[in-house]
Amino acid sequence: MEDVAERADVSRALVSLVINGSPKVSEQKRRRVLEAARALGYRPNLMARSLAQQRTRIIGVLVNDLRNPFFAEVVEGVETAAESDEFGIVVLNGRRDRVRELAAVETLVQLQVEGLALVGTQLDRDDLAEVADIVPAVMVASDLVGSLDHPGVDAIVTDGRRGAELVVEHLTALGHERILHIDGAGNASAAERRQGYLRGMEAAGLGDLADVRTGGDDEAAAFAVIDEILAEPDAPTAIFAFNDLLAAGVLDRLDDAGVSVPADMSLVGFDNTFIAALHHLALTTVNQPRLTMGEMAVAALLERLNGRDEPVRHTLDPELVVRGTTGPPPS
Amino acid sequence: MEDVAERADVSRALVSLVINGSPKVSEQKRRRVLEAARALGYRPNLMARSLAQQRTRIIGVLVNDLRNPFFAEVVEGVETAAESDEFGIVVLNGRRDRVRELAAVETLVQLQVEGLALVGTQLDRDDLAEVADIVPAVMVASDLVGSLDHPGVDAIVTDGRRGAELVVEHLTALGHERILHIDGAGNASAAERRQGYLRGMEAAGLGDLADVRTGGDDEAAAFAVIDEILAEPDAPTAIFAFNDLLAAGVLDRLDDAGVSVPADMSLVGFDNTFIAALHHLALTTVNQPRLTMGEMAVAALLERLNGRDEPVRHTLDPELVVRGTTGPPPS
DNA sequence: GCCCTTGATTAGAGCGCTTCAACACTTTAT
DNA sequence: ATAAAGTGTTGAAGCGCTCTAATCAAGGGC
Repeated sequence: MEDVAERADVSRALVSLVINGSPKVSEQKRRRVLEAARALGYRPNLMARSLAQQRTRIIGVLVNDLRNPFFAEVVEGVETAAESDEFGIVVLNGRRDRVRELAAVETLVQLQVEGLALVGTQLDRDDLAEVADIVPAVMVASDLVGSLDHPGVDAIVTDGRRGAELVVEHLTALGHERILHIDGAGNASAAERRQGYLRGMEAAGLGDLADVRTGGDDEAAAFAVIDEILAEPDAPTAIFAFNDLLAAGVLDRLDDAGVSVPADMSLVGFDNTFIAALHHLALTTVNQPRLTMGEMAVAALLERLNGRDEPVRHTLDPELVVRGTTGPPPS
Repeated sequence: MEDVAERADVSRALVSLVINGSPKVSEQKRRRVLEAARALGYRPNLMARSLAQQRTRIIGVLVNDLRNPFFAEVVEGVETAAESDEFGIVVLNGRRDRVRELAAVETLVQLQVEGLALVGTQLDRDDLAEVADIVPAVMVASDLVGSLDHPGVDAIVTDGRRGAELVVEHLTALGHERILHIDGAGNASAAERRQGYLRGMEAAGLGDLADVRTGGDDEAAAFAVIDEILAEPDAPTAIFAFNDLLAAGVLDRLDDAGVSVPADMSLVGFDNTFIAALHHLALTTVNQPRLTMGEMAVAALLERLNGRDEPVRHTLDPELVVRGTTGPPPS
């Protein structure tokens, strides 16, 4: 910067003003500075700038699992919104490991991010409380019931309970009664969907038949469960899987076992990721407005930065997407 | 930091030493400092540290498209390797837009990243030359023939030519002759795979039947092409798609048209992403060692930082993964 | 001709950290 | 005893930038 100033024969301060597009610089000098900068290949040092400015204009994004297309799309939403507000984002991948998530948060905090978007986080209440004391945070797409105990945490979620209810309603309308739920194990959204499932079953007068098995959030998690189920008498006629990935695993295993979908067994996922839309899966599932969620997360963060200090929770509406994996139960 | 120093009754310099784990600090003071730091909730400011140290220990990662699981896994490889070398990574998403990629590179450079991993980049030769003048860069999973014109760019690629040849060999061995290739349009790996396909066809004495159509790198890109093909006389008996995503689109469209795979038409993808492995697709494809590629990228970057200055190119071996979408041609 | 305003420019302090040279104090060798 | 060699600690400069307050030049109004 010094060099640029010298070459343009102005002060360092003026260079700074030009770089930052200040209106109070004469056209003449602006040109001179710009030219000198180009000639010298000058690039401002973001670190130094942030230090001096005492702000980074960076939003930290912690993602549960980048390989899950659902999260990847939420991140795109975050990115889009951040971009239009002139914020940058730094994405860190928790890879489904709470400890790694904790480390990532620490990194982001040290990076002085101005806000933290926790996408599908596995952090528990205490972790969150600690985080929220340091920097405004918003949980996206994961629901820790009572997360709002802490006034520093916002939440953007799709109503998983309602989503699960929609699924049960759809299946019962088709005539299913033995509907089984393979849940998301420790995943942060699991509890809610499980709850919705149970409520839906109750509402349909099927409370006795409710059956929840522990699953997970990827394909592999499905295998053992399916083997188990198929070996039992009174196998279900429909399965509601925690998410699309898990559902894909279920589908694979059913296939292996010669169970045809939906003739012998109906199957529903959750998230409406692109794999659900592949015709060959044609998975009935529940849509979450991913991009919107990402965008709302940024909006919530920015409101925080502008002074709001009561926590906020936005609950978006899920939407049932009926495709080819659901049909009437076998007679 | 000042506060910590005061509370521990030492100098700021000593606090710095403790934080950085210097061995030349007495156990007693170390303890005092650590305690004071904890009590005050002190967290070092990464920006300030980087500024002072004149290095960031950050590797910038620019990804062509985060939604493509293939790239996401390469990024995981990068992350793993970076982590074990005590580097952090910052991931930016190009979203398949060259201009956005350029902007992202600029951001990363200003962030003072010490190296740049360009995963599936769309940047052209000139762009790369410019980038490489500023910071060591390595291209991963995209192949700009002649990228090594510039001594600042390394490359980690899977041999796409060979991969494509493997595909053709597999298909001809099954008895196919009219094998069509839907390419990756402007995608950086497209040219190589196309070339391999053509060579494979030649080698099989099928040069005359070679037929390349312009596709793209996602599902949607396949639709128009398939419609076109099916309307023609002498439709091919096998299709080799640029990548798995595209192949999934092909599969969808063939399905719509009532063409059964592999009975009426064989189909091969590329990348071996997890969607290819889904039993319901069971896509025959070509594996690329994604994690390894990511790791090698970091290794290449670190070598640069340690002084190597001739460019390096690592070409990994592709591997044909035969699943259920290929079989003998209809008789 | 003087004072005031307005607009453009700059000097310099400061952001939070690292690091080098210097310093005090021990310990060991002579 | 004295010099030499370590240990542990600190003061202060400096990293590349921003930003406030001060300075300077040029009109405008009276």
